[in-house]
Amino acid sequence: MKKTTIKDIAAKMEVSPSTISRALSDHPDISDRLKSEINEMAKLMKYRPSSAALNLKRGTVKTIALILPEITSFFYPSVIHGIEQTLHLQGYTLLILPTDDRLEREIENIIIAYDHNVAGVLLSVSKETITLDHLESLNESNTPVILMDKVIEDAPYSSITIDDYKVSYQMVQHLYKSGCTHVGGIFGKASLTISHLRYKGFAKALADLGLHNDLDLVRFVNNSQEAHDNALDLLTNCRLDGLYLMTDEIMLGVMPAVSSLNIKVPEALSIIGISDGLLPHFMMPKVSHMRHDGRELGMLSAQKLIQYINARNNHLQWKSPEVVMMNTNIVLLDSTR
Amino acid sequence: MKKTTIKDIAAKMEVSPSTISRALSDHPDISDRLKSEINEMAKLMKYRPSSAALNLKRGTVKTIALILPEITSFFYPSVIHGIEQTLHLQGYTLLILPTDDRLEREIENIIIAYDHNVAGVLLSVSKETITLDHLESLNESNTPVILMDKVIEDAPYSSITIDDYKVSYQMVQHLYKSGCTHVGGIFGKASLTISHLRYKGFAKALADLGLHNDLDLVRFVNNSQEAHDNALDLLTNCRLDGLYLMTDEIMLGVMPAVSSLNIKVPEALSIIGISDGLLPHFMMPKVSHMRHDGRELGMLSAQKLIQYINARNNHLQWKSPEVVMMNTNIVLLDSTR
DNA sequence: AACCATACCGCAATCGATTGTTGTTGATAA
DNA sequence: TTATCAACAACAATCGATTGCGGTATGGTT
Repeated sequence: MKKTTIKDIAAKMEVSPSTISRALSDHPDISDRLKSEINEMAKLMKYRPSSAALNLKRGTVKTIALILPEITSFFYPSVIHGIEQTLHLQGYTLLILPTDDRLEREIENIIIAYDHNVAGVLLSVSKETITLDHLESLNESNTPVILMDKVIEDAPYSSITIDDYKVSYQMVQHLYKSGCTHVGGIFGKASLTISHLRYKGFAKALADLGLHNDLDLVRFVNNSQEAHDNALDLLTNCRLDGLYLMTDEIMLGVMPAVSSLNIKVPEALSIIGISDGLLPHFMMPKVSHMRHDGRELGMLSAQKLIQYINARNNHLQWKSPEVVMMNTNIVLLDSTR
Repeated sequence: MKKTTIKDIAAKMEVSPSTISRALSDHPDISDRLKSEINEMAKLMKYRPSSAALNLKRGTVKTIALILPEITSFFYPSVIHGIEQTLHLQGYTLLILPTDDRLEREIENIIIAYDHNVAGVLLSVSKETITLDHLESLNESNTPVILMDKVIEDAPYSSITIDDYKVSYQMVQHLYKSGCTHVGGIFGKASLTISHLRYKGFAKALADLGLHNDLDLVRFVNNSQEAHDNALDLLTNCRLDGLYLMTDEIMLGVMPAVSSLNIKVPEALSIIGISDGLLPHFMMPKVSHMRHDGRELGMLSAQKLIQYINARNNHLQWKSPEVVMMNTNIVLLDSTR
């Protein structure tokens, strides 16, 4: 059955389509009596405005695109959740475009977003992304873009992240304060800015604290399994009393390795990670961590993006990109003294 | 900067818009020379067809809606991944509409999907959903709908699930074969069809095997924490040598409980779960499970849906709903004998 | 020279809704 | 009684692309 259009209502009520349109949008030129009659008829005929027509007329779509490396991780689902909640309240809808961590697909997705005329774009870059030249088309169409979580530094876009450097620094500091002197770390893909920043904070803290930064104690891994294997190697072959874990994925692989080696935690080894908060509570032992709330990151990003969109619609100009670094709270559990 | 339209190209080349349109779509009425000139110019002017205009003309959108309870779970992210992969290959785009497990939001989302004129809908129902009457609008607009994972039985829609009943039956059988006689189970939200089905298979197996089905040994929980607490209670207060775990969330909560009680697995207790496959490998001990691949479920669902969409476009009729039950493979790890 | 294909291209309607402009009522004031 | 204004509603253009139909050359045929 075809959907009823404004014309159908107009035909049935023997007025012109424009009158229907005005009545439905409460235009003052239409009498109240007619308005209510038309509204009734619209309900009766189950009229719903065609979003396709509106999109064409409006020139933009009430959708924002989320371009991100992958949805199957511990972190992103909660980010998506936060974004979706915020957008839903504003009547926006969410288009998810995963890149599989490949630049090629990131470019494709930018094009898709451009073609769709989305109102804005949230971008978490792939591990292959070095520049943001491929965002040119979005600039030309004046589409707001916000970088989140995995960002390119010093790019002319606003960004929202945690302060990876500072957080990592603080984590090492905390290990030091609880007595660790031989601190190792397991990081994510080496190519990511986020890994790099976290490593820098980690290394700087070691240096500032006068601790030796032994490169053997630092590993860069691609998944839980590699984290597991590297942890086994690290813990059997190196002397170590403190361990830094960059993500939930890494934690998931490392903790069983620790426990299979019968290492006493936190007596012989203190462990601290960065996490969304769920996993650390169900590890044995529970893992102390810097709590980085994905949902909050998502909500903040979405809010910021909508601000930009509204500013654009009101022809306001934004002077310079904003860089937001979210706070994290330290959650102390059983894995540290 | 405004996007270039077909008219812009037409103006610059001093031919009519229709000629441009035909040339770009390789219509035989246009000479090859002109075609290539036009294509060149289109590239030069960075022409991209307006999806809004196409959507209006086409009467439908190359988007499918995924309506599901939540994205923050162990299972759904990989389902989404599978769906997205499949859709992307076909030039479709994915609209994600979470319901927070509430019927009200499910209804809202159905309306959104209807308003958007999506080509099809994948639906995993909320825990509050009993009937599918709210899909009426989609029926009227002849929009294909496929139920997946969390479904309503005997509804006039095709569905894709695992054979929850059979799988659970087999799991208990396996526990029995490895010597268990006192089998308990921890299930998800009691209101869900999926919990119900899995419990039925579980209970039927117990009955068929002549095992006692002690209601104290069966728990229905809402999250990992409740699973944890119930496992503690169960394992301290009841005699038990076999344990069934319905989901990853439950496994995440239960395993630390088991290990904190120093129960020997699998000597004193055999454990088997249903899982996507990642988590069981990083539990201590590793957990035997029926492997239920979310990605595969997603891919299958998306493929099936696209079949329906294509059939609809060719005005073919589908006789009756298909019910697909996916296979699961048993993966034997350390938690069973 | 008259005729017909064929190749090539433009006109205008269409998809559904919005909106500036114009036109028609009726009522009120001068 | 006539001018004036308000209230109301229709016409037509617009957003960007598609497509049936019709029209004009060009070439070839007899």
